[in-house]
Amino acid sequence: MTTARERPTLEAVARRAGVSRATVSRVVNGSTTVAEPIQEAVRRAVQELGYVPNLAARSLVTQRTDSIALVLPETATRVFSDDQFFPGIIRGVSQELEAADKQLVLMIAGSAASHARVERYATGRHVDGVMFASVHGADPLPATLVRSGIPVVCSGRPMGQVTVPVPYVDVDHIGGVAKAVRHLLETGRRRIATIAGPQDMIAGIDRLAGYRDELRDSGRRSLIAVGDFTRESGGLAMRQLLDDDPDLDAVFVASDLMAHGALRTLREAGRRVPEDVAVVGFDDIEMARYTDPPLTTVRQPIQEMGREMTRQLLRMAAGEDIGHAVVLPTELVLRESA
Amino acid sequence: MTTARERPTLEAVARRAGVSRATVSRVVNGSTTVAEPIQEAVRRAVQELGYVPNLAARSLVTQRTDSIALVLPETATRVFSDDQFFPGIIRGVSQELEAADKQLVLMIAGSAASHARVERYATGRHVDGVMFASVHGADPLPATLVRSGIPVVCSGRPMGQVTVPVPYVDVDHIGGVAKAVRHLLETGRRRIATIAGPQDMIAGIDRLAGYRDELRDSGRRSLIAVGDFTRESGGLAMRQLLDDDPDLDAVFVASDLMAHGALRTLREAGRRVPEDVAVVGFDDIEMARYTDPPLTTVRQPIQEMGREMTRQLLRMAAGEDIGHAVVLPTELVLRESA
DNA sequence: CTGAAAGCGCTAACAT
DNA sequence: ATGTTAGCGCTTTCAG
Repeated sequence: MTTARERPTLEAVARRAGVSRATVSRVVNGSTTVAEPIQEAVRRAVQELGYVPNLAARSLVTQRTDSIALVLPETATRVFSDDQFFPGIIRGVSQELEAADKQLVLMIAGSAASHARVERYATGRHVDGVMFASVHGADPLPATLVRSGIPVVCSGRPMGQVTVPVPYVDVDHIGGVAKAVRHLLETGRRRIATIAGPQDMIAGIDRLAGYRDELRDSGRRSLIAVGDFTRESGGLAMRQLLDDDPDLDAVFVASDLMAHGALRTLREAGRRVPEDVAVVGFDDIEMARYTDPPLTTVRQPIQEMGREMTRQLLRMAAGEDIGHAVVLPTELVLRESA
Repeated sequence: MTTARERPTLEAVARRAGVSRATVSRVVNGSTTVAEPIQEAVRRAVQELGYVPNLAARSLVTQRTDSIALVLPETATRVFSDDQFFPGIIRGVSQELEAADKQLVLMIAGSAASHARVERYATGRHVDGVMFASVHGADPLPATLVRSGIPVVCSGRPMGQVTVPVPYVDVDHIGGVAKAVRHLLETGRRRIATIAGPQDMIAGIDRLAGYRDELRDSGRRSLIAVGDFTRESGGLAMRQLLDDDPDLDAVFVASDLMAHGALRTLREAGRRVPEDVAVVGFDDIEMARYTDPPLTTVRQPIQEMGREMTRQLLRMAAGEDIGHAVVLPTELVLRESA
């Protein structure tokens, strides 16, 4: 049933059209230097035979595949969690790749084995370049690929020692936090706490650093609890902060999901938001508009990050030398919670 | 910076190890017919040179790529909606592919352009086979690929005229609905309505057919409203059913998400569940356990569908002739709502 | 057990 | 404007 009947080759088409392989190749690849009647004949032969170019053969000589990998270094479960980070990146990447007529191949690589397989796949030149959507801790894969000469761009500044510089695109976490904390100060808050994210991710680290910097500059003490970006951890961290200092009147939370948990804890503790305690989140996820009260938060251009990352990669794949880091601006979105 | 220094070829390794290309190839591919000391020498040369096989060259001769595509014929937004269908399929597929040491490549193909690109990619033999996670309406792509001789399996019975049979794996929608409706009848319900899914998807069609069959067999009239599998449409459809027949005492809803919407409408209409109206859903999504009351629903083995689909595909890719359809059993999960 | 040689199907100089 | 030719890097008979 599925016994693929012999696939016709260029040779077959050439014979049928009464021309040479080279001419068929030219027509198939849209060269204009072929006489119209011959083009016509070739196209008919292609049609009749149902010819489709063998991409492996083409890649072998062109050294290109016209496809690009986007690696999601997470388990399927996390990729499909309600955080809209991955879809945002994918949309951005797709847009740019579509425009460049390249094929996007997604690779989920949550396990060590899949990590290894991705490495083989990429170093084997199955793709012209690799992008990483979020990088975990000090994942060595991006650097490994760079070293093997494959164009690589990460979304999110990679951590770990820089044996070889890995190009990346990130958002301005620190600037965003600065705006958030400054807003709290300017609206009269005196005792500003933070719920930080996990300290093995750059987003967690940078957002905490931004908070620390800003408070130090304004001569205030910091008050910190650490969560893991989940709603539950946000609630627990808020509880802890209230215990540590019942007089706090504001909290900057490093993710909207955690902020959601914190809002609930505050309500249970009888604090009014924003009257007693102001709350600012980070991410501007859809849900931030529907919390009670709606969440003031820092917006980051996720989709734009995907696009920018792709533009960089395409430039590299085209042999251009590119700068090694791009940082996109973040903005404070004011809503009722602060 | 990214100027890939010349990649070493088999030839280079062979020279360095003082053997022939053929021998290096044997070692690299794990042939056992090579003397141990030579294997050792070759491996060292590979190591020193940082040799990685060129996959395009290999594919050209072996006619295999050892990678398989899973096409998600949806926009990124829909792929990442809160329905856990796609992650389930992906997990199942990944498990089987991992075991077979094949690379999974995901392709999101929501637009016409991406559809075309996937076709080129697959017919160009960039992958050894293609799986479809859900098929829309009468999407011609699966059949097109089958016709071009590439192994294809769909999850969900494809619709449309069968010019060429496309292998598929599906769950027993009709049997599941039958169990649900029979349960309602056996617990004394007399006037059983349904909220159907969209009639351009096989899941929508089959689940409605199952309801109709079962009611006909028991000599009762059917009462139907149609939704689109979203929560909102479920609420609206329930409203409509109550208007059509205020005396209804049970409703079979073709998806849990719609059932969630229906529960809300029922509450607003002052009906108690299950006392006044029994509700049964379909899908057994996570959320079904947390509705008020928890939802009796039909469970379908999504992940198993992914696994089975993959097994089929691998068998086909290995040249075996396989049966053309597999249907997996569904089961009724009793909770408080019915 | 190892090597020589013949391609896999295509593109890209180089001729004509 | 078209054809001829020489590989791209690898696997795989077939001899030895």
